[in-house]
Amino acid sequence: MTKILVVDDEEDILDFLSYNLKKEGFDVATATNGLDALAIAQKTQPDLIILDIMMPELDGIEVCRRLRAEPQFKQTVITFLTARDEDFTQIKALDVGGDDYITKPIKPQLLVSRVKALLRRNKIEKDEKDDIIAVSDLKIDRQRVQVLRGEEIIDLPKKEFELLLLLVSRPGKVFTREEIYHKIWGNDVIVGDRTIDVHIRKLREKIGSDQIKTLKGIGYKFDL
Amino acid sequence: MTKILVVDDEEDILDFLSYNLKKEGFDVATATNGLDALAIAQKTQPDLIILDIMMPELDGIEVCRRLRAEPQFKQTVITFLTARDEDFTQIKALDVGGDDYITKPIKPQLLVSRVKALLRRNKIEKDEKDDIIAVSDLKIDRQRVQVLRGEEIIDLPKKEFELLLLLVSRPGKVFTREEIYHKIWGNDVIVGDRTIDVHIRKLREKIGSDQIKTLKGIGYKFDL
DNA sequence: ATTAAACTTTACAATTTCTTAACGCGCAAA
DNA sequence: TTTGCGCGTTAAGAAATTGTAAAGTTTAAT
Repeated sequence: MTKILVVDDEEDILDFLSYNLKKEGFDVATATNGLDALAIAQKTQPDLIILDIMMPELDGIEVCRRLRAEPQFKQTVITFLTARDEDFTQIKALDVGGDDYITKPIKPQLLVSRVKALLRRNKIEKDEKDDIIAVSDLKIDRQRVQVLRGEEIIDLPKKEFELLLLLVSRPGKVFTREEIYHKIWGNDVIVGDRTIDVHIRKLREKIGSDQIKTLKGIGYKFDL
Repeated sequence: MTKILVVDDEEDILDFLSYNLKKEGFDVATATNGLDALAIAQKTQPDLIILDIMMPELDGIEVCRRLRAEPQFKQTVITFLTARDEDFTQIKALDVGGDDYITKPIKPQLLVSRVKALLRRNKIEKDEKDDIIAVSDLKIDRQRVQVLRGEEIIDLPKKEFELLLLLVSRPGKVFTREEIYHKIWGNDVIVGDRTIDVHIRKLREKIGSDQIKTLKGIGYKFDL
């Protein structure tokens, strides 16, 4: 169930938002000021927070800044509510880590579609993270064409990346030279004997040599 | 009703995919070879096409290329299916205009969520044209066709704006040149080799060159 | 119609990536 | 021990790809 926290100091707006979101099946919590908002966010861990900017005590911008300062709210979607045409505020809102802003007056239909869009976008980002191949201490990101070892980003040139991807696609399997040629260069391209070795060497240099093993006279394999 | 066309020459895989997608409420059509696929796609006008790459006669890559050549399939989501140890074809898949890439063996859960994610993404691109995208220090305002860095307004010409928007739509993802052509110029327009570079160059000149990275032989990506 | 802006092409420079080639090492068979 | 084979290593330069400036072309606006 998707949890949404709505924060606004005006009761009627709060009710209006809350009603429309609940009607769509969301689990809605509310707060009427900035401090409450922080406390309730801590307690309920919402997926999305709708923050009015103009509030007494702690304004929405400040609430957002404080939330973003804590790691557990890094992924939370935060969207602001603001009166129409306050360009300057909008910019500021995004500066403190807001994902979107909605201008008042709010049409229910727009609100709901905007909220859904934001949640979708967030979910997609999560889905895309699943597309990363993880082997031993390496994470291979095909979409980004890069390899991660811990926090370290390792950029590989095309051929090296393809080679690594091939070896890693079946950890432990031995790939013969023929097989590697066939799959990476294709049947028609002819390259010299040492070409693969050189690429293997560079890979070892960059990702560590323990993982890629040579089986003399047979081929190479990636071990975990 | 969302229509999906599944194409694979192995009957059991076809059944497996078809079963799992139908269970989720999709309207599924099938084809067992490339030529059939083209014919059925014409007839049923599916929203999404799942294409096995390895097929006799006409392989998935070629089917995709031909589909993309026709305007009515420009918006259709196309995703490839491939065995794990053929991962290296990924770049090729993107080149011919594929939207995603699913590797066998396929887990039903993953398949379904991936398919839904793709459809969502497609839908978002259609009906989410009115919000501001914030990435790193940039705010990109679609309706005003302008970019903000802090308080500074950066006006971009149309092509440059489209290019930036494309790269930023999925930060970190690598877009191949072919993909950029497809999405910005369309399949029928032919422009010279250096055209993209020039636009990239101008973008870098205006928004700073650190963000847009070149991956030689692959494409460009927007990082951070 | 004139001008300016946007877009594309051209020609070449710069850069990165890939491949080659020469040599060394180790191991196993002769 | 010697020989031969296969692989590792290195550096150089080939090949491929991209960057850049400037000139041409199209498009839009006044």
